[in-house]
Amino acid sequence: MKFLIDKYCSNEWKEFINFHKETRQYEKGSYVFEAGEETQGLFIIESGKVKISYKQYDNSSRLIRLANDGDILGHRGFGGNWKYPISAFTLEKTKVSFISVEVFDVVAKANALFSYHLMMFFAEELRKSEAKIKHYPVKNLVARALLDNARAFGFESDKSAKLAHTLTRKDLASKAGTTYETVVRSLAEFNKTGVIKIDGKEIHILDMERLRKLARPEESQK
Amino acid sequence: MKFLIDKYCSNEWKEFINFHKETRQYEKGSYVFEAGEETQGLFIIESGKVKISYKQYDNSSRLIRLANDGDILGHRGFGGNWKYPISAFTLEKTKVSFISVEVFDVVAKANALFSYHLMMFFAEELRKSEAKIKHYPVKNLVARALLDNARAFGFESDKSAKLAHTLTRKDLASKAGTTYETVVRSLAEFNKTGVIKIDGKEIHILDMERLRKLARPEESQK
DNA sequence: ATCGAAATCTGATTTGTATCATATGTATTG
DNA sequence: CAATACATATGATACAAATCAGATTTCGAT
Repeated sequence: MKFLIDKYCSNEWKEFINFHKETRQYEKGSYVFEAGEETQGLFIIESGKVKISYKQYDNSSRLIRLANDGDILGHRGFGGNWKYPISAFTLEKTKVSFISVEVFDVVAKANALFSYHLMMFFAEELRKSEAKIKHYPVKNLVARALLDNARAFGFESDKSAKLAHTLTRKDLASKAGTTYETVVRSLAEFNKTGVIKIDGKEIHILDMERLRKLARPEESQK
Repeated sequence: MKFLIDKYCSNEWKEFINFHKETRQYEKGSYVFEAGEETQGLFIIESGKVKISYKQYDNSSRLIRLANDGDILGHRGFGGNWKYPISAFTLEKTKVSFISVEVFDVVAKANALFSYHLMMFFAEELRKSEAKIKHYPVKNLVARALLDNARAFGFESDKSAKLAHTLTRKDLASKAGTTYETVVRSLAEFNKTGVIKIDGKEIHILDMERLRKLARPEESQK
């Protein structure tokens, strides 16, 4: 989403944004914002790792997204009653640029092309979100959670198969919408079949191809 | 979404839209568009009833929305690869106004405020969509499907408790994300407890209050 | 009216996953 | 470096819902 500003706003407006944005720091394990809070604005991650989760009716929480450098937080608080529907929680020390709703509003209303592409961005997010409705077998969902973990945070080094930041089993469960026991069992199986290697709490992804297949049940039809 | 055009486009642009829109008719039981087709544009329902469903990996389909007079179809095809991710199928003879992507595009890019509010509209849809992630007990989901049925299509008359158009058990199942056997069983229970009355294939909603409670598990916590 | 197909209903069985129980390993803190 | 809190692991059990199987009703077509 940041690229939309770069691409579709004039230089004057970019300066306007730069002038009004402010930098904030968060320690590991703190909230950037919490579900229910009034929407203050957008956060662009300069550096760090954040998990975004949804508080459910029974107070359990569901992890819906992982974000790191360059990603945007808070846009889901736009519209409606202008409250964040989700919480953003830092997994590491994190630095963000903050753009207030007011600033954003002025920019969006003044830049038709920007608004237009922003609209397309949300339309696309909506499509993606809708694609998640189906209840897949949990094993597939766990595989997908692992993949998302890898995609969002990458590996320790280019050559390494070890995740740069391994989510806890609990977080993986929250992402997959299941219990941590089930995650542990699924991981144990992936481990046994050589798809991953469990190394204490850390996880190495040995066979990305097979993991991808596990995450896409269309292809794993018997 | 139609109201956004009315509200945020100038009169000249409204005329532009009216000039370029075209009217189409569909018989009961036909597709307005099918998942995978290239996005042609938007459809505004003038009269009729439509179900919108998502084709799943296993070729089963999941009903995500019901639409009738005044509702908009096809906006989910915007962005990304410009294909409709979903299918729209008429439950009755239906008349629509069609606005092509090209026309829409010109209008959106020329009307900053329109784009802006459209963006907000999508942002809101995204929020709503995300709220659906949780796996509720199916009985709750069936109740919700019934409610949606009532909300979308209303009752036969103001005084009547009989739904103007009762979805088939299969469609209710598709909406609730379960099997039709389970829907039948849930309905049988609602029938026995006096929440609804089953009248052949038709359904009467006798106790709206209790049905609402059944649909909101937050409140039915034991 | 009669036929046949499709939709609805009900019961029996299976299955995947949550839940419960408990153990081991691994960080954190005084 | 204990002490203890927390994450991970694994087995046993319970349960909700899918699947399978078959009966009955509804409704359009002839």
